[in-house]
Amino acid sequence: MDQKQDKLNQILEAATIVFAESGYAGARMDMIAERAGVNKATIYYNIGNKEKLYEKVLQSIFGNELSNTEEKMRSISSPVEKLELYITSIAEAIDRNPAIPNIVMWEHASGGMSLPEIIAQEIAGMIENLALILDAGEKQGLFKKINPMLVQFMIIPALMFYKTSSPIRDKHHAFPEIARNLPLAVSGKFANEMVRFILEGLKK
Amino acid sequence: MDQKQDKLNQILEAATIVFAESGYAGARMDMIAERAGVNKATIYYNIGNKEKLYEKVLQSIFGNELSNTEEKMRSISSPVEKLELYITSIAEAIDRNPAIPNIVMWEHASGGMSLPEIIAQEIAGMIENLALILDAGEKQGLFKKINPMLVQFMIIPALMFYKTSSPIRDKHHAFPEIARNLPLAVSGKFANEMVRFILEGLKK
Amino acid sequence: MDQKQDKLNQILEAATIVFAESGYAGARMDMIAERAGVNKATIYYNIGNKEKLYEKVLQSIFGNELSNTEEKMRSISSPVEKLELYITSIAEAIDRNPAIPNIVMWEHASGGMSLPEIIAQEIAGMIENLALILDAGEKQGLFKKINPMLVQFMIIPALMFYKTSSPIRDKHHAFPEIARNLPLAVSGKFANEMVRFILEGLKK
Amino acid sequence: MDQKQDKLNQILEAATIVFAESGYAGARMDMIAERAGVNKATIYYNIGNKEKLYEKVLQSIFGNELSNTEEKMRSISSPVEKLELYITSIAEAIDRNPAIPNIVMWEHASGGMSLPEIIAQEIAGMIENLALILDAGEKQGLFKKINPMLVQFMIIPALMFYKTSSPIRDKHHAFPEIARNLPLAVSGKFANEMVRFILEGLKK
DNA sequence: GATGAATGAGATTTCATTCAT
DNA sequence: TATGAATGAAATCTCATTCAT
Repeated sequence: MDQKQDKLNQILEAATIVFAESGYAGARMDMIAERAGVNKATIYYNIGNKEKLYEKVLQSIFGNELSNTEEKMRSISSPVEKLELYITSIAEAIDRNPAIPNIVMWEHASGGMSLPEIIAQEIAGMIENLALILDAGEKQGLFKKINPMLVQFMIIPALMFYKTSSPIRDKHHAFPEIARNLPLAVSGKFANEMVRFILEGLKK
Repeated sequence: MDQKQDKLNQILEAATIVFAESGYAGARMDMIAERAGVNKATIYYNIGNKEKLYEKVLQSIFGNELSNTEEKMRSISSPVEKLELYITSIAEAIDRNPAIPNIVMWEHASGGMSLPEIIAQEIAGMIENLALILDAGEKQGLFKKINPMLVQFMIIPALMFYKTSSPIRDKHHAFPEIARNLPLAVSGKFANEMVRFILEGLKK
Repeated sequence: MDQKQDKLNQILEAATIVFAESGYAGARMDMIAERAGVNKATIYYNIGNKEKLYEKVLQSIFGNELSNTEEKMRSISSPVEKLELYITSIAEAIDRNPAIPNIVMWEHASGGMSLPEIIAQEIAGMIENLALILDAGEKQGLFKKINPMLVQFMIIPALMFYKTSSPIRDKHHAFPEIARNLPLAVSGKFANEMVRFILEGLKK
Repeated sequence: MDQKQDKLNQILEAATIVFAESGYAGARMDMIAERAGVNKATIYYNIGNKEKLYEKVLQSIFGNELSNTEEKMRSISSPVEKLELYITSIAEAIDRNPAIPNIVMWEHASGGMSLPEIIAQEIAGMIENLALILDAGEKQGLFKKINPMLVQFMIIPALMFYKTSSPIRDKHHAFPEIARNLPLAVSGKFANEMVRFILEGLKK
């Protein structure tokens, strides 16, 4: 039983990496099997087909990594601190699971047609969460009135591009010094600077 | 002569759309040929192979659409106005050529290994441009000191995600009202709000 | 296990025939698959690609058929008998595997650029073998001094052309009676006549 | 008019080289056109198609180079000298037009199905010619009785393999010294040695 | 349950030939 | 007459999936 779960996890981990690297269309079942150290037919036996495997990958990523952000925020009341936590905890999730930004990019690039409803709900929850924070801040006279979607679009895409642009920035010598060799982790300096900048912009 | 250029453009346009929709791995030469209204072999006759076609698409997009931003800015001296123009002209380029954000996402998702040096230089130029604007604003006592990469990451990814997330947001009913049915154009209300927010955050 | 070897052999046999009939450029993977009674993809699964398949054919032909000539000669000491065996055993190998002369011709016609080193060694071994026989005969006062390459060039090409010219000679009515309807086997009358003629020419 | 003939000759020469190098199936109309310095469509306009072009190449080679051997022999009466001339003039023809052995090999390898009747007659004529020489020699008590096909097979294939094996012998280091770096011309030392050896074998 | 082998459908690419000027 | 451009047919090769054990 445990062994079976192990094998399933191996497959899922391998699939996550390969899908993150190559996207759905570019991923090869061969690569996944090899990386997982199992026979290709084993994947079909255990999971079904490429599409189902991809869905499982999406679920494991979004279900496990991003969903617990909300919980952490319950204990905090200050909108400023909540916003800070919102940004840093997303940054940390991304650092913890570097497949997230890649998969999100693949999904966005492809129009997100394979995004399961359950994951859409996850993301929708994040938006609502942020909207509540901003609303509370406004009501407490801390923040000015702002379109939550603008803030959302300035936080999450920035964190993700920071990560996915890393190989591009490092590879090409054309990039200026400030763009090259940035820290790999987005949850450190970069996320903190972002927190400060956004709070500044929100300040009444 | 002109007719040949026409056919090349047809191919390039069709390829741009298909690559934007499906990415490199997912794009089918068949689709591109059909969309361009030419025989598949005509593509091979004119371009060579899939890889070269993709490169040409990248070049046409980045070379034509994004590169002329810089010129527009020459006549303006105020850093505030320059920053405003920076954001709005990128937003307009994206609206004009909706393939841009998709292709950028595909490239980022895949690690950008097929990004030609020429295009890297284009992007590098944009970063340097923004850095100069921010530096000038700082020296004139208008802006506070800020990491230009942070600002860069809060502008361009936001504009692009705004566009690419559109089908995802509209498709899933889970998304809250504020996320659904946003205007298609990013260069209107959204870009203006962004300009205001960023200037606010930069203000000394 | 055995069955896999069987299928490999089927593929190899079919490929040998098709390559012998049509050469590398003219051979069609379709034909080979059909002749072998397997799916085309099976060839790619087992072998890799056309080039590798061709190499394997070359190796099987030269490694299996021609290489054992040398062994047979060990037990014989007389240079005359050795030379006789040299000629007749090559003739027999050619009769046994009629693909040999065709493939040799294709290779010679194309400049032999795809001939693997291993096979070149095989052929080189045959030349050295003949040179030793002639040298021994000379030292024993039986043969006159002769350029071994001349003898080599008068034996092997003759045996091979005998076989490959058969369809040409039989097809065209222009050919004189002595050229038409020669026995199919080269290892019978023809090889014996050759043995006699060459020994005559070598006799001191 | 002359210019047209020039262009036709260019095409024919280029085609001869390419067919000699790559065979019928391996030859590419593109290569031929490029080598001839004309547009591909020009070949089709002037000649028709690949098959007709190949036929013209065969005709030019066999009609021009090999056919005049016979004439040269008329003035000579001695069978010994005639045989010598037979061998050396074929060797010279081969040296003069190095495409001959390659094309002959391609034809033999493929079963010679595209060999036009006219060329078969040419070859048949050579066989009859040799048979007459041997017969005369026998009747004059100079040669022993011999199968003319045996002699034919020991002359022409040897001369041709000498040429076509050259790149193979030189490329592979496995070949013994005596096989490497033989003179390029077959009409010198090698043809003379052959003449001597064959006359020796024929001597009564 | 697990896997090496096999494959059908379809992808990219090639090439002799034709078209339009 | 000549040619740059275009193409239909067919070639090689790939890949998600299934089969047989």
